[in-house]
Amino acid sequence: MAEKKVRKRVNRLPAEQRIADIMVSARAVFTTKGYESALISDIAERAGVVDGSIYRFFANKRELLMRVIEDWYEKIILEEEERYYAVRGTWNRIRFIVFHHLQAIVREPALTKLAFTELRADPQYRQMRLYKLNQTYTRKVVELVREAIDVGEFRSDVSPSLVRSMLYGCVEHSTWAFLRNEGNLDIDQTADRIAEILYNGLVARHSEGDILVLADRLEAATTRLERLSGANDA
Amino acid sequence: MAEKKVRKRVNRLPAEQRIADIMVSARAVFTTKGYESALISDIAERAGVVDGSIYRFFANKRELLMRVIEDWYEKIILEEEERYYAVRGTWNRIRFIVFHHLQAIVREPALTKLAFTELRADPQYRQMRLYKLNQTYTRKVVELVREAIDVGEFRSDVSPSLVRSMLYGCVEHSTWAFLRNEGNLDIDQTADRIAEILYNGLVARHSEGDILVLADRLEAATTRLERLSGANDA
Amino acid sequence: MAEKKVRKRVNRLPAEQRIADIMVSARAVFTTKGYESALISDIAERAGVVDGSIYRFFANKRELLMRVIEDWYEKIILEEEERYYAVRGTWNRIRFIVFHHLQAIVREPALTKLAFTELRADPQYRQMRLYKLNQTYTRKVVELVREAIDVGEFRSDVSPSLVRSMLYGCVEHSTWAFLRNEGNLDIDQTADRIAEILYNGLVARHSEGDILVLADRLEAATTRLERLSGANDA
Amino acid sequence: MAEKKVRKRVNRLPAEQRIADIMVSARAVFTTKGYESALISDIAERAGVVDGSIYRFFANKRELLMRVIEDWYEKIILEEEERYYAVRGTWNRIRFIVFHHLQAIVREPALTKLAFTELRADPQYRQMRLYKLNQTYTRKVVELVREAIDVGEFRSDVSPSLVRSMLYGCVEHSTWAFLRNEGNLDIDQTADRIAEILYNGLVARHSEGDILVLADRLEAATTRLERLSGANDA
DNA sequence: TATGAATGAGTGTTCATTCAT
DNA sequence: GATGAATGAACACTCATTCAT
Repeated sequence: MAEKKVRKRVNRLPAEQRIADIMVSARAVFTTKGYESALISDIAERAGVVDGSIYRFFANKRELLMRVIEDWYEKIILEEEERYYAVRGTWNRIRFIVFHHLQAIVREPALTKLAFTELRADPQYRQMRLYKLNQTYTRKVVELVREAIDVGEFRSDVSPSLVRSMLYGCVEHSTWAFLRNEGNLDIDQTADRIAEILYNGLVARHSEGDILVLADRLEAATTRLERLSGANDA
Repeated sequence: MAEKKVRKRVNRLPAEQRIADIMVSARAVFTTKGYESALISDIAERAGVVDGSIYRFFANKRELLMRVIEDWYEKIILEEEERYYAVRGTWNRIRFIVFHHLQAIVREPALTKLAFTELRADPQYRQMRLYKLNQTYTRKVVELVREAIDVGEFRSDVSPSLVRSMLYGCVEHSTWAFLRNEGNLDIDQTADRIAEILYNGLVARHSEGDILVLADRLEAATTRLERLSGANDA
Repeated sequence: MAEKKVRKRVNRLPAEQRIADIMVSARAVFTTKGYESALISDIAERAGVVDGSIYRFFANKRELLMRVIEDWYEKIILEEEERYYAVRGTWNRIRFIVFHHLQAIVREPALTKLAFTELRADPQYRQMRLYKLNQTYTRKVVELVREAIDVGEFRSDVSPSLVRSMLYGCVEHSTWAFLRNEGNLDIDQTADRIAEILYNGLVARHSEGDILVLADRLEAATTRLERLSGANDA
Repeated sequence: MAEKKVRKRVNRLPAEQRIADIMVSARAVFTTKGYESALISDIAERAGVVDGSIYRFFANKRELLMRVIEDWYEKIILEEEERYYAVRGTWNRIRFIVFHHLQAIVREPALTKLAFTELRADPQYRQMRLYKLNQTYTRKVVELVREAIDVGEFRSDVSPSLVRSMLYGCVEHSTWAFLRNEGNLDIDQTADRIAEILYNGLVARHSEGDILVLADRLEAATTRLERLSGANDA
């Protein structure tokens, strides 16, 4: 008679495991549905918890999104870092950074989109850990450019932070169509072309004026020498 | 007996005027509140109409946003176009485009943000008039690069569309902090630096081939001189 | 330059024609969409008038529905009437009425449904012309039963108005599945069966009274015979 | 500073109690206002819950109506069933069914009207539990007729399902005026009359021909007997 | 600590009807 | 008489978040 609904077996897991479960399922739901359409109840169900439990670990839905994206971002950074410093040569490193960024985007377009449209535009962005992570992530470019300038490989008049904007701005701009599901992206070729144009635009050479004057003078001298030597031959 | 609410005095205006009024007030509300928080009822009130009237001209809130942004974009394009073709010289034109884009963003940061986060990321973006307008808007860079390549001013190995991504990507990336209200943006200086780095990265120098020919000639001449001097020594 | 929108050619038609046009298109829209979903603007467009014009002839949407249904009903009645009185014999007439009612329903299921769900249930029904029309329409059954009683064809103890309820109630009840689009309705067979059961249920047999009289007489005669035989016995 | 509205004291009840409360108040509001005019917010308020809570248990307003009517219907059926099988005799059972149906209608005219106009006409009716309930409810008539035919009480040429349509159709048709609040309904008398006409219409009798011949022969015999006895008397 | 029932704010959209032109 | 622009009321439904148990 007293057929009480069986109380769901309470699974007491370590908090870290709970958090991990929730974040895994949140990532799945956010990437599938987008931020607005993602339901806390869906996330909870997938994670095997009830709605309310999510709020023990995350202040609200937005923080959950933030944490998911920060988590993802952090892994990307760590993964890149450990390989980046093994790469030698300025061109190679630029190419590596561009390629890696493209790859990260192509692998997780939905998360990328969320990061761009939901978080980066947020007035609170500067206070997010994501901001710090991004600084770390993009600092390599600034360092790289500084070093290349120092050793005379790059022109000394380029702004390292502008190069950073150019690199990431170009990469991101190149992926918008892909992010909207408008076809594929050949990340190898794109990385090549972006690295190429960036590197060539930054590499130091004797200034055009100098080299032309030099060439003219050399040619004139040579001609005279030739004439001289010709006269002598005659 | 029953105090009927007095029907608002009907104000009959030409459709164009109504549409213009609504768009003006929609622009104001959208830029102040953002898309989600903007209320149709606010927009209507400001425009001096009732809510329902908006739906005579706009299918829904989203279309209203689209139209507002397209309208703004179109004006920017027209305004730019008429001045752009008066500018002479590749560097100047690049600088003009960069400057104008920066200026547009700085003048309407809120609309820019809406365009970036609400429309550009929309899967329907490709079907919007905004997409067409943007193509028109950015095509100039492609043309400019092509022409500069044709006359030998730019290297022939650069991809015009990549330059376009680089220009707009760099500009937009440079403005994110500003768009989040994190300080001002010196558009003059920024435009200078972006134009500089872009131009210098693209401009042709005497090709390596030329340099090699020159080197060959110098070497030959030197040899001859050496022979001459050898003759003198003799 | 001053390209004014061409004002729609005003078609001044006699009011009757207008009303007829509107009712034709209203009937089409109501039967297609149902009452709630039918739009005045659709009706107006089909009729080649503007929304407001409808209100010159009909007080509101509901009245328009009423008029459409009344119009339809009236035609049915007239059509039936002119054929009904040519039919001879009680059974034939009952069968005719049943058949005709079924036929009317099958021909216009959507209108029937509207009449049943929108109008017949309306507290104002009694004030509608439809009510009067329905009285006229169904009166025949009452008359028919009365006459059949008078001539001794039907039992004298049946209530003509109950027979009316029985006839129409049975017909309508038999058509609900069809009205919900759940298959076809064989109106010929259905009419036969309904007429059969009704007629047989009403037709007079020697009344119980007659039988009793007869029984009395038999009993009396028997008694007398008994007496006779008793006389014989005596 | 900002005076936050105090959150309503949470009252945790078992789901069944909540559902019952909501259905009670929904029934009250639906019967008072009709379906369209009934407000979810009214129903919620009466039930002592907030609007949203209703949607924990009912998918939408329509489902709530369905459940209210089904619930009512189910009770009617159960109540009838337990008494019906105690009734003996075909005539009595018909009379009971008619009476009970009339009584149910008279007791809840508003719910009846909703069932007729909102649900029975719904294209989804066949998928509703109400449909099943109705089948159960009306099946008795079919069984009853079959049995009466089997034992020779009813004519063998009547269609049991047609009788069902006739019974319910007649009852419902007889109540329309009452359902529109046009006066009272004497359910006792009405039940008598409907049962009478139905029963008499169905009951088997010696065919007309047979009975007449029989009567003639009886009468002739009687006359002869009388003549005979009269001769004796004389 | 986990549960999950209950909260309740919040708004875009439709369309019959009106009435100035 | 016809037009059709403008009115404006009206409301079901969602779901993040809370908190009593």
